[in-house]
Amino acid sequence: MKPVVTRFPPSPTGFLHIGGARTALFNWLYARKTGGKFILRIEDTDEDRSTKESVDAILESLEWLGIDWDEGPYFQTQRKEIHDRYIEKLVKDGHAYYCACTPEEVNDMREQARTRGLKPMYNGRCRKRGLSNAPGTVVRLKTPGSGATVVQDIVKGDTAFQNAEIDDFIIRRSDGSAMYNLAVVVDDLTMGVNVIIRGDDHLINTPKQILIYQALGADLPVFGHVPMVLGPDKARLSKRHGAMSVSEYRDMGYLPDAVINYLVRLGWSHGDQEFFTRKELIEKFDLNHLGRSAGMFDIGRMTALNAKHIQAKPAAELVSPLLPHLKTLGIEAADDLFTRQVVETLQPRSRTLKDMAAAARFYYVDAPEMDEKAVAKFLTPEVCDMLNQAADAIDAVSEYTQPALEEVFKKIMADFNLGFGKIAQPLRVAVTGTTVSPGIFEMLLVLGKDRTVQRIRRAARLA
RNA sequence: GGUCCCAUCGUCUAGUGGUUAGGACGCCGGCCUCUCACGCCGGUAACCCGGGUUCGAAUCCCGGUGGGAUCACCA
Repeated sequence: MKPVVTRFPPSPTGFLHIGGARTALFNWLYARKTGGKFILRIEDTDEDRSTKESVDAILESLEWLGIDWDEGPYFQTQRKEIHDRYIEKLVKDGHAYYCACTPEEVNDMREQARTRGLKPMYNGRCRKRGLSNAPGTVVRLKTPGSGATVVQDIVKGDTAFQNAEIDDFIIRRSDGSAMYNLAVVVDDLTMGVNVIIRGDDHLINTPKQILIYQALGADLPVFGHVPMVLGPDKARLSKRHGAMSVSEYRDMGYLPDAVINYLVRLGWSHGDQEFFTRKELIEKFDLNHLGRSAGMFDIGRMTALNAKHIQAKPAAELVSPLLPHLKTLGIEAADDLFTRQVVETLQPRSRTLKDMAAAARFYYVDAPEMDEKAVAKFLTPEVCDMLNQAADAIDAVSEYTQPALEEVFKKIMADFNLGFGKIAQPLRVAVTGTTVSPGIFEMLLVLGKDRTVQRIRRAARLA
């Protein structure tokens, strides 16, 4: 058994988007699962649109997702000599030829075919002219013209394309650069890529690529064309659907593990299982359970998964990814015990790290901002004495622990003849400024005795 | 328009000839409870349509409809 070699070949014309991340993921997972190799190759032959910034952004997003590569990044533009060598071999072997037809002439051919109700194609005029390489000529592949080329696809099954539908397409431009189909095949071939998982928008290119493999006398890789990711309007996901770059989700407070989990699950299944750790994904991913139909990107589902991943992780692992979100709110927190405890109290009630940062705010500010409605409702004159007594009693405990606090509250409940809820809620508002927070004990304990007492006294003055 | 792909609850999906069509997100109830969550329990909701094949089709075949992709000296 030859080891599996997969690859991800983004064009650096923008950020890494959700759809691209998903195909990268499928290839990466399969390589990792089988102990094979995963190659990163930048397809930058469209020099007008390719930018260095895009390359950097893509690499950064892949790294953030935890998708690492064993080889590369290779750059297609740096492989011109290799492409040339193969193109020349194709010409020498009679599988390709030089063509001097101008774009205008080819357009005319297409137009004529169209008016006669035929498929617009290049008519193969230069095929037998025996032209040699001259400025302005392109190289075309000699295609069969009859019969069929079958794509054996592991997700779509066998798909036959009539060769009569495929004209002698260009493999090298007049400026000497290789066309996409030639470049991919040569790169994949020379890099030893033997499993290709990509979007099904490439399915139609595949017969052309197979023709090149065959002309080169090479073995075919395994193809798997996965369906596209759709936006909420069921149209292919694009910029106008709003956020779709991986880095935006990072900024919105999603965990890489959650993004990965969601993306893989969108188009692949393992029975009824929804939640996967990264390790499980590598263990369980396979090519047999890739779905054939397009899936809609549903941020709600990803958010739900994110909440589960936040809950499942040890608090310590959440601290450093949380820090930037706190900083956005103007909070300079440190990766310390305090923040770890803050995180622990917020884990079950945060769907994103952004939510968590917002909910954590009261822990860090000197005086929490008091919500007017909460103050009006709970910090009434009647609770003033109760608050003062609570502050004094808490201040007086020798050990600031949950049992000690429970004792304090018990006494207050008896002294003022109030239920627990009647004292907890005013205290919550006193300490956090709002009616929503983690459990009263865990929160007070994390906040610390001094700040707790100080905040209750301040609230008593407001009451 | 030609070619190709696809079609199970609103969404993601399980299902490969015999199931009360299962799970998850969402939504709606309830329980738990110091708030909000978490968690737990229950409910809502689907096999695109029409023909076949078969004792029996969500599952197989054909046709339709709908959606998507692609038709470059872009990738």
